[in-house]
Amino acid sequence: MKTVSITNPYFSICQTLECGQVFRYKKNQQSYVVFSQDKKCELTQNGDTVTLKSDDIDYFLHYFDLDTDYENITKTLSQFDELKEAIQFGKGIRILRQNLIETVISFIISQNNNIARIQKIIEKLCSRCGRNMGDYYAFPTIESLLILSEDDYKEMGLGYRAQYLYSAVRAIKDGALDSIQSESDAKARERLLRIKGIGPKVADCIMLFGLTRTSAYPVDTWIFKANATKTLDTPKKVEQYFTDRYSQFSGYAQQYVFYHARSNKIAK
DNA sequence: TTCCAGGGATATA
DNA sequence: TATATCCATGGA
Repeated sequence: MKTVSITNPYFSICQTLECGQVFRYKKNQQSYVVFSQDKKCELTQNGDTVTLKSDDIDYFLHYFDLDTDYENITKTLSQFDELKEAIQFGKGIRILRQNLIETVISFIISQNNNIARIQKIIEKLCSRCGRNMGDYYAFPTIESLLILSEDDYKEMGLGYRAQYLYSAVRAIKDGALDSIQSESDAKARERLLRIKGIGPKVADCIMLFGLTRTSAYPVDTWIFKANATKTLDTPKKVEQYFTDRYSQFSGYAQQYVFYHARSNKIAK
């Protein structure tokens, strides 16, 4: 077990883990624990200093995107007046570099679902066929998921998403994601959309959180409500307008807006 | 009890 | 291409 401390004003554990991009973490009294694949990391925060404790520190330094300059990102995006308040509110958010398969499976489960229930379903999935790591379970591998039937997924509460996950697991086994990281943004998105159960919004979440394609601007119900106008009256129009506006910074902008919109609503 | 959730597939025109 | 409808479940 190794420990590393990072001092960075653009790193809030709470904001980064609770902004909706990741579902597998636990909040304790003084710390958070986050799980990724078969690894875990315990984090504590004191002012601008975050301390990470893990058996695989290097993995989590990459996971928390610590090589990226968020001062530059927030400065660039603050030129857009409509983002200033959201950036001020969530400037400690970092876009996690999550495992691709874990992201694909998690966001297929997320469709038309609420975050509390998504977390429970993923937890069931891990305890059902993830490797026992002692005090937690690893995220299941594709091989271990191949054992499950569509009814097994339904028993875990997936509802009508059971068939999507069942077929997606098999598509992945058959190579649906092979070498996708080497594809262009457009081509990668197109390949994701070919998988049954992945539509525009889930594809964009996978692009952003699983492939670190920051040109993606996922439009879910929260983002749509926050952005819709008389002319931007469909999710597709909202996405086109803001990806054009924010370009390679779209994904960051989207997270600030999502976290801000959702926090305000829940607090109320 | 009702509304809604980090939507997508399918049928229809 | 665009719109309408259906889909399971449980959190709030």
